[in-house]
Amino acid sequence: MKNRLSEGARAAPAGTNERPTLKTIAFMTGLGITTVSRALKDAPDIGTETKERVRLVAAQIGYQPNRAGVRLRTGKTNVISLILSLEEEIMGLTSPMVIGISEVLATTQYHLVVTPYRAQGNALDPVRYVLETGAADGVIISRTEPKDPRVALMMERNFPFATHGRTEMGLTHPYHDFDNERFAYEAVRKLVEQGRKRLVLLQPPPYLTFYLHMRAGFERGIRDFGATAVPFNEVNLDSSLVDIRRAAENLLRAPNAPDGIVSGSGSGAVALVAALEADGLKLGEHIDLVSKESQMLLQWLRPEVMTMREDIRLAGRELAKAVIARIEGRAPEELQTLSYPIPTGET
Amino acid sequence: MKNRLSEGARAAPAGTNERPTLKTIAFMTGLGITTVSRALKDAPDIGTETKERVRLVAAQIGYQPNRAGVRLRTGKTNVISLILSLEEEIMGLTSPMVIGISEVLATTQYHLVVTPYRAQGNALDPVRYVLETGAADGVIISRTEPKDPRVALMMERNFPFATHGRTEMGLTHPYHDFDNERFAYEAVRKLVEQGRKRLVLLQPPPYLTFYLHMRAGFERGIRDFGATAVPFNEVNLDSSLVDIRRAAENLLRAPNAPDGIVSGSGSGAVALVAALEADGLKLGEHIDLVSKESQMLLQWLRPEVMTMREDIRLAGRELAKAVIARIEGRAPEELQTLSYPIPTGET
DNA sequence: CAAAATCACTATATCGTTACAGTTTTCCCA
DNA sequence: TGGGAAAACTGTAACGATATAGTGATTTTG
Repeated sequence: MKNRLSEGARAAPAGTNERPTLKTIAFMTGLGITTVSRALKDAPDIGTETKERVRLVAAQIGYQPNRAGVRLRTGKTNVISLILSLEEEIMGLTSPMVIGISEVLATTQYHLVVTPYRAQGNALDPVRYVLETGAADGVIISRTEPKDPRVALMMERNFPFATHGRTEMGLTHPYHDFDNERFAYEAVRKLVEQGRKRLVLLQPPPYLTFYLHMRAGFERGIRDFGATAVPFNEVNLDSSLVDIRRAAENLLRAPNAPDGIVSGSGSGAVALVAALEADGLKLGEHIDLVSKESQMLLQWLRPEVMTMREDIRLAGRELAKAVIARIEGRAPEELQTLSYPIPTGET
Repeated sequence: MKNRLSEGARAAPAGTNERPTLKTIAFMTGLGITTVSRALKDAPDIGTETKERVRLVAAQIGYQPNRAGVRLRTGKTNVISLILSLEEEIMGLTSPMVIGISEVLATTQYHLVVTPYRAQGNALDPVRYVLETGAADGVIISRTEPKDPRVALMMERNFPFATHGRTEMGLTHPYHDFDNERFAYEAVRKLVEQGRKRLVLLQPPPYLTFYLHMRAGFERGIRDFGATAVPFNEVNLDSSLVDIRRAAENLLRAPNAPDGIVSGSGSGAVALVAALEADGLKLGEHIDLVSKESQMLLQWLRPEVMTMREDIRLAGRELAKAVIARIEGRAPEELQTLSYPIPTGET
């Protein structure tokens, strides 16, 4: 009944196997473009039967909305921007993070755009870029600082984002974080259980939030389990492995050298092992080491190193879910998650 | 002189600190939108002085073309799509690859979109997606097969792309590859120099092109240096480290066990080391191992392992340059590069 | 039974950009 | 001096989608 091809025949779309648009569907169903658009959006003012018909045809010809069209008209980009620091590459965190995010985005319309920045000082640039050009609907950042200007900026603009790592600005925003406090605390416990007393921490660079957490867990462990903290500030997790090794060799040769080490990363631990063995020390005998570990490397090549795992891929998944939820308007306080050290051996 | 604000005053753009568009510049200069557009494109029919003026204003207000507008009108997305397999994450190749690509794209207008696919069988899906939706101007793929359907498809459609790894289809396309033939050949040389005679290769999965190269180099080395190849087909570089270790333990306990191993990846080598030590063998004494190595892990924890480096970040840079050149119309035969094993110790 | 409300659908304008087809103005040359 | 061409600029339409403001039937309601 309703299928009158009424006033002024609609133009047939040009090429036969061009990419279908709303116009194509409109032509095929005899409806107006607007109707098709609204039908696909399940708008309340379109008849049930019509919606059915439109959906059928759309599925049949494999219609997919033109992203540029939508973006131009509505401003919605369907893009999540992952902003990363080149330092992360050194730690090898990028791969599993990207994979984790992708796993979640694959079930949505979102694409993942990766934007790295060079030096520490430029961390704000990519965020500004996204804000100014509207390049994405949401942003994921990592390596947060206690007072993070990127977080301040995006909060001020009310722009959806999620952070890998927490902040300390009294602002409530979505985050996912690994419990580095717990990690360091448990690490100290293990060392003391081995009879170690003079402990050092190979820690994050001091301007990052998780420095505070890891440091706090370490200090708390020192107090609770009755050990002594030996300072080790010449290098940190961002230093090159060569520098870490050199600094550790010096430390271990100094008077009052430590007999237990906590390493905040697996690759850092490798440098530490190289250093202590160069100094003729034996793991498990003269000294003990607890480390984060991502693969099975340490576990197999130096089983004496005690390890705990941090699941970065999970972090990627959580962060992706959080930004999307934020874009959809969920409250930030519901989008904060923590993950915990995984005892080596478990999945 | 030319600055007449002539017939029918042009509408002033709305909000004061909205994002500037061509319209904004047109209003500020008193020119038409078309003129501004063409001026910024350095078109020949615009006066030199006018171009200057437009460029100045554009720079002043920080004009950046709206990507959605350009994309809708011209079809140019200014996007490069990196398509990766989840297997790559296991090898940890993603990070440096992404960084390398980004380094190059940062100097251009291109954005990097990362699209992973799940299982081996779905490798074509993301390529089809890009082709069908026009989601990118160019594509980078890796893990090529000798007859690679993705390459065939993109060649047929004349779509710009570059591959990490070569193919063997008689089609000329841009690629970057590591010389795995040379790597394996040199590895065999080193082992024979240590007096090793019965050699195995921990090789790539057989359906990938670089299996052929690595295998060929290995066999050639065996012939040239007079050694024997011991088969080892139960596992390959895509196998889990646990499986590799188990298979290697069995191999080493069998009669006629090898006394030299070539490993196509650093993490594979870790599993091999774990296996041979579990069997009570000593590196450099009962057996020798040559491996690719990306970090300093093996070098420091098992200096007895001989290593060569593959620069994945460089690969990323080369691939990015190649796709872009291809998009700009350069001939594919000019866009094929190889990189060579880097002796450990050099940068 | 006329006025109001509801239902199902549609035309138009617009987002920012560029291809194309003009329009003026100036200048040159026969 | 007039015709033609070159130089410099501009209006319109279109890319594909959607927000807004309709239109014309049909149904409800007082």
